[in-house]
Amino acid sequence: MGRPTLSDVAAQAGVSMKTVSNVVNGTGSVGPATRQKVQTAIGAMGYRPNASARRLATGHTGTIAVAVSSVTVPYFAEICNLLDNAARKSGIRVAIEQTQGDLESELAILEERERGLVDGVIFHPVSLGPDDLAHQAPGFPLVLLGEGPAPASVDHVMIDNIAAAREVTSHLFRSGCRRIAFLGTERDISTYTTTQRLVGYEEALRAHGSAPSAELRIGVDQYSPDEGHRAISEAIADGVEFDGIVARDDTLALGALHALHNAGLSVPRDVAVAGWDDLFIARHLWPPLTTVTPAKPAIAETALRLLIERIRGFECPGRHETLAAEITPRSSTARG
Amino acid sequence: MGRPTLSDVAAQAGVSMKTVSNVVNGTGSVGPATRQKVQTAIGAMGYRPNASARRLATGHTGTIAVAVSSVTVPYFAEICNLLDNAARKSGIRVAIEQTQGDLESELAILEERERGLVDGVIFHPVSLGPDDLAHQAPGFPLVLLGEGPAPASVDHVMIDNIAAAREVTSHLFRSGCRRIAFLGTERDISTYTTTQRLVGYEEALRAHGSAPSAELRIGVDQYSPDEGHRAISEAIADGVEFDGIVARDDTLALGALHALHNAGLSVPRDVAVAGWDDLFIARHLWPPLTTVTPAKPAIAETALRLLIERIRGFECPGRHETLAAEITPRSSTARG
DNA sequence: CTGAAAGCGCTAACAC
DNA sequence: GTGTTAGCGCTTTCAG
Repeated sequence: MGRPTLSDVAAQAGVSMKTVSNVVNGTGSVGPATRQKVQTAIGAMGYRPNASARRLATGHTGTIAVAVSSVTVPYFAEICNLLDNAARKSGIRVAIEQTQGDLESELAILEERERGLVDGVIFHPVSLGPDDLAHQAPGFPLVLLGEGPAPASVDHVMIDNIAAAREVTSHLFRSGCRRIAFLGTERDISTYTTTQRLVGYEEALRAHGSAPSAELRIGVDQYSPDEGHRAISEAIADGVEFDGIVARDDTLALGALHALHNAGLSVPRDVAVAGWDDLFIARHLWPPLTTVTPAKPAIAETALRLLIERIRGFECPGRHETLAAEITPRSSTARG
Repeated sequence: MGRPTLSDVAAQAGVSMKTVSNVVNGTGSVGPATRQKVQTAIGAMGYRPNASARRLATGHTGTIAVAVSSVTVPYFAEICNLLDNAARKSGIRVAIEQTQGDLESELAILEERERGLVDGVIFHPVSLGPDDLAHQAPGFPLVLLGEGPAPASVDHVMIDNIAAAREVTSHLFRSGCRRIAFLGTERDISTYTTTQRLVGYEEALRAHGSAPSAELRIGVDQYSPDEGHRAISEAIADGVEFDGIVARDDTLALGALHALHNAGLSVPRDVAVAGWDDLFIARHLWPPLTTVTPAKPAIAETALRLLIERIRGFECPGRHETLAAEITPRSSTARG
C-alpha cells in the first residue's frame, strides 16, 4: 500500500485532519499535547505531505520556473545560479528547465504556468517571435530576460547591448587597433542579441572614421569555442586582415585565442581580443581576456523582484529595466 | 474569474467531462463530430489542463528531477543537458534543481519525490553521508550519480576513478615527468571523488617507484580556476618542485595553466598538466589540455534507463554500474 | 461511443 | 482549540 495520507495520520493520532494540517503547516493554533501526539504519528508513519494535492487546494506552488536554452551555456548557468540563490532567500524554489532553443519547447514554457505547475516564469527566449509572446503574455506572472522581443505588456530585464558594444569597440580603438573584426554574426538566422551588439560595433567604427565592411563581420553557426576557433582560422587562411576582434561572447573569444595562437599570432600585440559575459574562465585564459561584464547579479535580482511582485498580484503594464554592462579590461587588449 | 476548467468546456460543448478528457488525452474513443465540437470549445475558451489536478488523480507526473550542486559546475551542466536530451526522447520532462551542495537541500531532494512532485530523481550528492541515504533509500525511484556513498539498495552510476587516476598519472610518467603533483586535495573536508582520484594517483606513483609526498598534494578550498591559480602560484612561490600536475578537474587545471604562464614556465616543457572531465573548453586552452574523459553520454543514458525501469515498477536490489573514462592526450602533456 | 458519480490528498470556511 | 464539510480540477470505474 501507498504512503500514508493526512487522514491516516489523523486517524492514528486520534484527531481531525484539520489539526494535523495545522501542525504540518504551522497554521492555526494547536495545544502542545495534541501537537506532540500528531508529530509522533507523523514520525512513526513517515508521513510526507503531497505537494500536488496542496497545490490543487491552494492554487499556488512556491516554485518558479527558470527557462533557458541550455545550462551548458555558461552565461545561462550563471544566471540560473544567481536566480536560485536569490529565490532561496525568499523561500521560493527554482526549477530550471531547458528549451534547447527550439520554438516548440519555448512555447511549452509559456503553457507551463497556465497548467498550474509553477507560480511564475523567468524566461530567456531565443526562438520566440513577438507574435508568440503577444498572444500568450496577457495575465500571468512572467519576466523576460534578454534582448528578444518584449511586448509592452510584459516585464523585461535586459542590458544595453548597443552602448556596451560601442564602448568595447572604442576600447579597442584606444588600444591602437585600426581594423577591428566582429566575430559572431550568424550565417542563417540572427538573434536579437547579436544584432544589437553588431549595431553598437558598427556605430563605434563610424565614430572612429572606419567603415564597416562585410569582410570584418565573421560568421559562426553557433556560439561555442569550436566555432570561434574555426571561424578565425578560416578568416586568417582567407587572408582577412585585422588587428582587433570584438567577439559576440567569451566562448567565441576563447576559440579565437586558440586560433590566433595556432597561427603564431601574438595576443594582444598582433591582434587584440575582447569578449562578452565575463565568464568565470575569462580571467584565466592566456592572455586574460578583456570582456564586457553585464551586471549579472543585478539582472537576477531585478528579474526576481519583478516576478515576485507579479505573483503577489501587482497589475500594470510591463516594466522594462535596462541594466548596465561595463568593460573589464585585461591583458588581451593591453597593447603597449 | 479564473481559467476555464474541464467542466466549463464540457458545458460549453454540450458533452460530459469524460468526453472532453478523452479528447484532451487521446484516450477512449470519440466520434469525429463530438471531437470537433470539443476542440472548438477548447480553442475558444483557451482551456489548458491543470497539471496539479492531473497529477493528483493519476499519481504520476511525467517529470523527473535532476539534482546537482550547481549548474555553474560545467561538468554538471553537461550531465544535466545530456540527461535532458535523453529524457526528451522518452517524452519525459526534466526539472533541474540545485542543492548548492548543502546537506539540508540534499535531504530535501530526497523528500521531493515523496511529496509527489516528480516520478523519480537522478541525484549527484555531495554532502550526503551513507546514513542519510540508507535511511531514505527504500522504495522510490532514485538513481545516484558519482562516487559518493551508495547503499546496496539503490541504483548507482559512476566511473572508475581510481583506475583513471592511475592511468593519467602513468601517462605523465611516460611523457617523462619525474615529480608529479596532485592538485585538488581539499583542505578541510574531502569528497569521495577527490579521495579516489588521489588513491589512483598515489598507486601510480608507487608503481613507478616514486614515493607520494605531502608536499606534492596541493590543497584547494573549492574547485574553480581561481583556486587552481592561487594554489599553484603559492606552490611555486614556496619552492615546491614538480614537472607534472594531475589536476582533480579541468577548472583547476585551467587556473594552474594560468599560474604557470604567469611564472614564466612553459607547458608542457617545464611542467606537463592534465585535467579531468574534458570540459568543452579543454581543447581550446593554451596549450590544449590533456584530460580524463568520462563517458558522459553513457552516464546519462545509463542513469536514465535505470530510473525509467524503477519508475515502471522494477524491483530488485540496487544495481551499480561502473563506466569507463579514457585519457584524451593533447599538447599540455606532449613533451618531445 | 458517451454519461454520472466517486475519489486523488489537501486546505479553507465555518461550526462547535 | 479542534472537528466537519466542501470543494480544488482531473481521471476512472462502471453503467448506459
